[in-house]
Amino acid sequence: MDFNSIEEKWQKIWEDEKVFVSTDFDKKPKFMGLIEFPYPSGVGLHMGHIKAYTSMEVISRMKRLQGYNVMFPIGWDAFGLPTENFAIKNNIAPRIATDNNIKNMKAQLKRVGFSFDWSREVDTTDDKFYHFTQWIFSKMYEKGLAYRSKAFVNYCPNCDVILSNEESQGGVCDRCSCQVVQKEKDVWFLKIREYANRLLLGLDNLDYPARVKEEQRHWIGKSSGAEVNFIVKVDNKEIDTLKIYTTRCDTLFGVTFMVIAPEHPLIEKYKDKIANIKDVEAYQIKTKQKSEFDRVQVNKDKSGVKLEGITAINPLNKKEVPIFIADYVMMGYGTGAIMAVPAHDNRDYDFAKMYNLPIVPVIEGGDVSKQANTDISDGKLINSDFLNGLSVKEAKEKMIKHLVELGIGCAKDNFQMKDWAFNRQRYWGEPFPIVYCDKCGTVLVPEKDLPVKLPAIENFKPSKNGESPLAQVEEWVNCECPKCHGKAKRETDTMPQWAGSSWYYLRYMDPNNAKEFANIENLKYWGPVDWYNGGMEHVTRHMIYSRFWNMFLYDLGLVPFEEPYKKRSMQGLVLGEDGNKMSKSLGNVVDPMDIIVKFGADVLRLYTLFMADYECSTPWSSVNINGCKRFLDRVERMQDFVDEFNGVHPEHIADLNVIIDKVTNDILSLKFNTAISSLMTFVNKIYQDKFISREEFRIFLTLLYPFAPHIAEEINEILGFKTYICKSKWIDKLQDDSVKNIAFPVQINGKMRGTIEIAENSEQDVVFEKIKKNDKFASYLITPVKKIIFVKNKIINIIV
RNA sequence: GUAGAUAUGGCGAAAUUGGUAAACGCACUAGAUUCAGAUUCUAGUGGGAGUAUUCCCUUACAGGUUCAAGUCCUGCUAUCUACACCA
Repeated sequence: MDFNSIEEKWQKIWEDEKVFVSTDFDKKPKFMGLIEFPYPSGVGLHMGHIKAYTSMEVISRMKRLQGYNVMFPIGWDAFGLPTENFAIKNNIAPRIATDNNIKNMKAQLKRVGFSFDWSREVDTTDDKFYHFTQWIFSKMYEKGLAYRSKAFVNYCPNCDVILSNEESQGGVCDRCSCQVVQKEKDVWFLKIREYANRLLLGLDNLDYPARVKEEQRHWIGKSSGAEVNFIVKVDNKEIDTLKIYTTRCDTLFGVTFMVIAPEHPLIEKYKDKIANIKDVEAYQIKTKQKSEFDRVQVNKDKSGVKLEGITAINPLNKKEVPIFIADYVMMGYGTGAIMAVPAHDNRDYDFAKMYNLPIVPVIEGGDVSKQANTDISDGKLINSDFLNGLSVKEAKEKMIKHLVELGIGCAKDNFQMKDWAFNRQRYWGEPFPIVYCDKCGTVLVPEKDLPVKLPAIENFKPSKNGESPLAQVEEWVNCECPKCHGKAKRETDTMPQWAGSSWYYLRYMDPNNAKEFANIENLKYWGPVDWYNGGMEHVTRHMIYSRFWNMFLYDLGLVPFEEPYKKRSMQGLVLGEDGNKMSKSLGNVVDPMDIIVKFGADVLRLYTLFMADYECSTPWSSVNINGCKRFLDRVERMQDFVDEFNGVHPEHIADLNVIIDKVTNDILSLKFNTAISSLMTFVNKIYQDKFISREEFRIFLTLLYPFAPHIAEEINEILGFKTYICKSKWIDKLQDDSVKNIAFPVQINGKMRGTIEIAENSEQDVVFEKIKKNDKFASYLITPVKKIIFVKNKIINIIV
């Protein structure tokens, strides 16, 4: 069979008949299946796309036949650095490069035969789309959730450009390999931290795999503890306080020194009072030169400088302790200051040993002369005044109460998650709807002037001095202030790649709306997304960002559901044939388009699902794929066995029921491999029997259709059926009144001794009588029977 | 370092969740078809013993619970993934 012409033929029929176009407000139950929309790269589709999309493809095809109004949308996540770099390298405008790539990948996706609803296609770089990305940002700005502030960023002094964490891995610049330093810069932040607790709690009611929830929880990183104000003593006068954060306020009596981050404002404040300010400043400079990467290395040696002239006083026991600065304390977490309890913390312990500071155990157990006792989730308090003898839990509660009474502290939750740095010094991204006016300050571009269009420019290389290329486009930068109509300048940074993808699924629900990002009625009908399949790599950033945007829009009453995705699943990787990740440098990349040329789209789809459990990472095999090719050939030749029988042969009812059951259930639990293997078993059976009726064949083809739709439709037509499978109904289980015999396993003393043929649902007595009469088992039953374990339809175990 | 996951034939993998381990596919062997090869069809295929009905062993390794363990528990080894000075 010529798969090329067949696949082309049916792809055209499906498109002409608009089989995959979903209608708003249809009375049928809705199902929205979402896949992570692709980045249109010059390389085109890779195996990962095929695997990621084929699952939702199979589910969508089945759900349509099951009577659902299925939306399976597709679009392009097209802003971002790779396109910009490609454009710079090949000297082609990013707009044109993007359009070319989209055109190419669209043709490829269609060639695989994916049942996407192309009428809802979105493109994040289309101004009709980013109009509303900007609009949502405006709302965040209005609600105080977007703010601009100074922050330290990775900066390459050689290239004169700001780098993202991804671009500065290992503390080295991606392009020139020189040492990255920290530079203070104006940064736009989104206050995602304000949503941290809701993002955490929301997880409880979502149908995400456990490891996804685990990773998101870890990313949010909630910890419960307390803030405590220590007294700061300068020039022997108690004139200030230092706020610290601790999860272990029960250990307050074990504090022997304090550590603050090198950037802590206390230093600047008492600059003149610090005797060794030169050493301190030298240390600060050293810290700045370290990249974030270096600074968070666990096993590096502890270092720090003692502040001479400033000390802290423990508000509980009034003991005076020294203050250090050290880069193991981060300004960005907690209060940027900690109380050090060296007896029970490894970092503090190392530090105390190095600077010869006292170590006071406050929880019993361990030997602090040798190492820190960190096994302190339980235990009794010691050396701790009014806490002595209490358990850790009791001590924490009592201490917090005490702190509140004295007015020197309170309970406080902290989150690992940082606010979202939201600007990039790049061309190929959404411009901010922000202008700066000398008179009015930061001004939002009014709604009527949106979108702020990204201008076409000549030179889109990042500029020296770390500014976006847009800064060079004077006629765009200089504008009128919307407030005072005086001279103003536009924000020249653009939004990061994660912006458009934070709300694209909402746009699918109403893709052509020019007035608003989506109509609330459409959102009520389609939302939330019923099932979202994607990669593990997007579980933290993309998924959390979009949950955050969705919650924000929900709070404004613009989206009728708080959580965007009801259910999440993930595909395993398709590895190279050598078992490594597919990569250009290893030369182990398999191009799906080559497979289609050789085997056709049906075989490609079938094999990617058959090769292993969907969630496992498995190597590609150019040999094993032949099995799927052979299977489809055998299906085709099964036509030779078609007889004149009208209806379903009674002897095939049970076999058909097995595949109906298997395929229907396995698809919904992502067990495509076993669904396909059951279809193979059925075909093998027909080859044994050498007969099959047309009706049986059609049932089989309907079940095959989600996996290999082209060949299923073709054979269906050849068999003379007038209705396309794509317009047919899914198959329900057949009525089966026959009494079945089963091979019933028999164990003697827990050892398998064979099987016995019995009627299904036979009771213990009947089975045992039959076993006694059977020669094979009789010899084992000479000794008296002690006990019989019988599980209906499962097993019998006779103990003698 | 911390957390999580995984470990089954020559290979990719199944196992109704404690009930016939290795379904299905690949590879391989034999036979048929063919001038021949490819394709296709049929049979076989975890290891060991035996002419054979059959018996013994086998799910990384060592123990345990149970009538029954790939599945549960304890220990141990290896691999993978994510996070990482989290105060």
